[in-house]
Parts: sequence; C-alpha cells; structure tokens
Amino acid sequence: MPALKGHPAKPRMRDLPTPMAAEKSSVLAPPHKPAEGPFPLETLRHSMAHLMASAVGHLFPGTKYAIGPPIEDGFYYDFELPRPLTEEDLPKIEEEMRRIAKEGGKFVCTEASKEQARARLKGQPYKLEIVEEIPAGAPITFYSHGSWTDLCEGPHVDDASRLVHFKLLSVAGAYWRGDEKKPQLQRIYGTAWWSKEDLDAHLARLAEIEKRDHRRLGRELDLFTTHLEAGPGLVFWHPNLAIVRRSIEEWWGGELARHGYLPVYTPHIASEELFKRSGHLENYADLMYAPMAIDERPYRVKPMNCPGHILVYASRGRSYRELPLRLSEMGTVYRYERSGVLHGMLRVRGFTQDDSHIFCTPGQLEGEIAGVLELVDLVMKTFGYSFTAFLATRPKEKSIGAPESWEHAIAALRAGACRTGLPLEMDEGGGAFYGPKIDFKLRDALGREWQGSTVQVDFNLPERFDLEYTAAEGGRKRPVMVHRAIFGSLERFVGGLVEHFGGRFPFWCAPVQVGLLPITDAQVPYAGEIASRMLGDLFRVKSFDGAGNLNKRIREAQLEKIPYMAVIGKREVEAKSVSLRLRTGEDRGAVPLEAFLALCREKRASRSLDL
RNA sequence: GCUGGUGUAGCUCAGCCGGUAGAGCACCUCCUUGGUAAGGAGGAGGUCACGGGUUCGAUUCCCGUCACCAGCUCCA
Repeated sequence: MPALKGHPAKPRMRDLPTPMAAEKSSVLAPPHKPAEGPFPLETLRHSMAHLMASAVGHLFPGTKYAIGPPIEDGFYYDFELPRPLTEEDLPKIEEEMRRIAKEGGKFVCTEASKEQARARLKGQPYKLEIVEEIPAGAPITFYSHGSWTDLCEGPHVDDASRLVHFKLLSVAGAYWRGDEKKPQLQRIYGTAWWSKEDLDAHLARLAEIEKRDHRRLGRELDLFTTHLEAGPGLVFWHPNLAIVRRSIEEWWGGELARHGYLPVYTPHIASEELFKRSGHLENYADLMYAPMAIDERPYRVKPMNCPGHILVYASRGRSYRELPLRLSEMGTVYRYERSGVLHGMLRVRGFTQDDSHIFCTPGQLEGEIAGVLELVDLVMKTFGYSFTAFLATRPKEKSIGAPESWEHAIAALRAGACRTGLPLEMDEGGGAFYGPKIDFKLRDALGREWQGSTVQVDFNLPERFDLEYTAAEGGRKRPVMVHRAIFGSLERFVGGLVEHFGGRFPFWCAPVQVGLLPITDAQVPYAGEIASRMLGDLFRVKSFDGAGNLNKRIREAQLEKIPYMAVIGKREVEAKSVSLRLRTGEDRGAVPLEAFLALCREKRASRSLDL
C-alpha cells in the first residue's frame, strides 16, 4: 500500500484490517467500463478541479488556492475562503462551473522562471510555498483557460468546453499538507466522467453504497446498536447479528482445530508491568486507556492479545518438539480512538480479533506462512471476496533486527506464498519496524477495496520476553513469532459483510434461515410441525402467522431478507410439501418437505453463497 | 482532536416570521382466512438530545455540552 503522503512512517503494532469503505475516494471503477475520452480520465478530472477553482474564485473574491488533484472517481480542490462552505454552496458553484465550461476556452500552458512565478502568485501563500519547493532547473508551468490561471504541472484537456459530466458531492475541512498543525482549508469533492451514462452509473453506485451502509441495515435488520449511555464506539450485537457472528465462529473454530491451532483464553486486564515489557506502553500509550489501581498496583485494559499469548508460551520450558505452537483466541481488546473517527462497527473502541500467534523455528517459518495463507484463501472464498497480497519489506527509517533475519523472513514469506500459488505485489519499506509482513487487500461485491488479513513476522517481542526453546541439538534458541489475523476484528469484518452482502447473508449464517408462511390459520399446525422439526435440526426458523394475508407475510419475510420462504397452503399440507420462494423473488414451486429439508442441510453444510 | 452539518414518536420525516406538536410506516386491539412484496377499522405512543440564557411565553432565537453525519488528521 502506498505510504501516506506527508506523514512520517511510524512504528506500528499490527495491522488490523482497515476498511476504506467510508472513503468516497476508495470507490473503484463502476461495474461497466467507463467511456474513453480524447484524454485520460485523470486529465479530465484535473481540468475539472481547475474549472471548479475558477468558479470558486469568481464567487468568493479573495480566495487562496491550495491544491486540486484528480482522485479515484473524481477530484477535489482545497481553498482558503472568507467563510466556511456549506452544502448549500455547491449548486451555486456547480452552476458557475457550467457557465464557464459553456463559454469554453483553450487550456494554455506557459512557462515561467521562479522569479516570474513568485510575482504572478503574489497573495497566494500556498502556491508560493509550492513554487519554493520546485527544484531549480525544473520547469515551472502555468495553465490558463479563459481568465483563470493556475500554477500547475498539467496536463489538461484542450478546451474547457469538454468539462460537461460532473457533479459536486461534498464539502469538508482539510488541513494544508494534511498536517493538523497547519491551517484548515475548505475542500470540495466532485466526480467527473466522459459520458452522462458513466456519471449516472457512478451516482447510482453511490446510492447503492448508501443503501447497503451497515449502519442503515443495522437499524433496518435489527443487527446492532451503540448507546449514548454506554459511550461511543462500543458495539452491542443484537441477536440477529450475534447469530451471524456465532455461525462464523463455530465454523472457524473447527477450521482452526483442523489447522493445528490450540485455543487459549486470556484476561482483559493485566498489570502495567506486562505492557511495559512488551513495549506497548512506551510506543502506544495514547491508544491505551488510563490505568486503574487494583490493590495499589496499576492495571490496564489490554489493547492487544500478544503479551497474553506470550505468557502462555513462556509459562514453562519449551522444546523444539512442541513447535510450531499455534495459539489462538477470539481476543477482545480496547483501544482509544479519537471521537471524530468512530464509524459504526468499522471503527470502534472495543473489538474482538481472531488473533493467533505462532511460535516456531526459523526453519518452520515458510510452512507456517503457507498454512496461514491457506486460511486466508479459505475465508476469502467462503465469503466471496477477491483479494491481492502485498509483501511489505523493511522500512527505511527505524527498524530492528539483524539484516539476515529480515532476509530470512522475507524469503520465507515469499516461499510460503509461492507454495500456495499466491502472487505477491511489493510494498517496499511498508513493513512494521519489528518485521516484514504480507497484507491483503480485498475487494467486495461493490468493487470497494478493504484492507484484509495480515501475517507479520515479529523479531521484537521474542527478544523483549526472552523467549526460548530447547533445540534438537541441545542448547536454547529463540523462536520466531508470527502474528496473524484473518478476519481482523469481528466488528469490522462482520460490519463489512453486511455491506458486502447487502444484508442478504448466505443461508448458513443468516439470522433466520427459513420463513414459514401459512396461507390461513388452518395451516398453522403443519407449519408448527415443520418448525419444531427444523429447530430440532438446529435450523433457524420463523413462523409468520400473525395478522395479515399471504402477501403481507411474504413482504415481511422479504424485508427481513430471509433466504428461504416456505409457503404453506392447503395443497402443501395435503402433499406434505412446501412451496418454495427465494428472497431473490424466484418461485421454485412445490417441493416435497423431505427434499426441502435436504436442500437446507446441503446449503448449510456447504456454506454455499448461492441459494 | 479539527472544520462544517444534523439532533422532533421505534423508523422516515413535516412543523412559515417564537403562542407548550403532526403524517406515513412499525406497534397494540378487533374484524378479515386471503396463493407469492402492504386487506379493513380503531387505539396507544413525544420532558421536541441535554444544560443554561433571551422572552409574558422557546421545539422554534442565542450560548455551552453530548451524540451522530461528511471529511481532515490519526489508525491496530
């Protein structure tokens, strides 16, 4: 992943899958191929930014201009204005943009010396700052269209009349150079395309994303809440979503056992001593909650599970015969997040990680990596995500560990990936300060990218805790430690799933799997028989036998996005069958009861994504 | 944390220039027993986020707090 511009690389703990879903700019290409124009889309969007800047300049005399680049799906421009913008300003700016575009005007490029540039940019502090940073000898260019001129590298479209299919989307505060110590500017985001169809398709996608927002579906489907009384960033899982989570956890527990993981449970609080030794207190104190005194000794709520797992490892002498030792836990951790960043289930202050720490010998590393990658693949396939893997190497700035260790670990990551046939893209210098890693970027049903699973080699903690094992040839050696989270946090993962599936969970983990819909009261007893039979087989069934007719009941079940609706009328009772309707709207007609039950068992066991 | 916006019934929202609130859906009751997305009638439900201020009077105006929303910054 590209490093964030303008921010010094900071040592990180572990990467937890980070959704980028909330960002407009993360929205990828629409399902269809955008129309090609005479210039690349980036060029169009860059020119759009100029168009917008000129419009804002007309409407707000005295505007100071910062930067206006093209971004995924659109563009933005940052301004310093006499007053903050509101959404109501957008239509006016848009109108002015259309007026200027309609007039047309060639985009003209002129070169200038630094001296000339300084003179032309008088009163534009941000632009002047940029000019000063242009290395001597490099060309300084200005682009103009109509009466508007801007310091700019280009390139641009040939004429402003090409700037037709766009829409301004939002306003926001943004710091100059992304530095919160610098002045905050007004940013306007917009989207732009070569054709009206592309623009409309993109707006339709934004609407779909809004419809699938897990916070909205969370309310509609009674999935989760947060509470004023409890505090922000703390998620309460309602039964419907708890069932989804538990279905996943139950399946996952089996897979972990199959892959040789051993479960542990570790406490939620621990003495500060532990976090001092692990280094968390010194490096990450700002995300840990204040200490609480217990018998006059300071304790902390855990922000991570690693120290606990290490204590389990180090609780007695270990032999090479026990390695690799794979300890795993659904570990709930609490971290302080600044209030402005909290977001539904995706960015919270308390969450549960599917956390594992693998202790192994250097020679076992490759095999362990391969094993983890298999699990990643399994999860991605099970939920229908496609993904790409990035190998993150040693950071240029501060990092620890011998060069040979890094080389060995990177080679092991590579070899592990190779063994599972996983292509790796490079993220040079993107590793943690304590070791290299493989990160996964996954792509959901709407084409959005999320940060996914992570596997990290750690040279730091084994040192800090002086971990050892007795080697085959005698003597004590230091084990290698691998951190690995496949789902990341369940809050994020499941929150992401809600959006990925649009609330239409696959049969195996759906909160209610089968809706029983008797047509009249006469069929209620038969529905009850089916219900208790299915319940006995641990299916989740709900009878719709309240007030209303069949249409009403279908509508209710449909709104709950229940995968299978079993309609039961007189004919079905007589024939010992159900009439099967899917939430897709498909009507499969009469199905013998036994066949229906077999279908349910099959869909559950296979964890099929299709109904 | 920062900038801007929002906060009226469980949900979605109305409520003009201040005179103590209204709709649809959901909910409850009764009637209806109806073959693939809303049958009918009635009823109940709100300290208008919270705390101050201005005013004869504040849901409405002002200030503060909290939460949420769009971003920024941060991020495991």
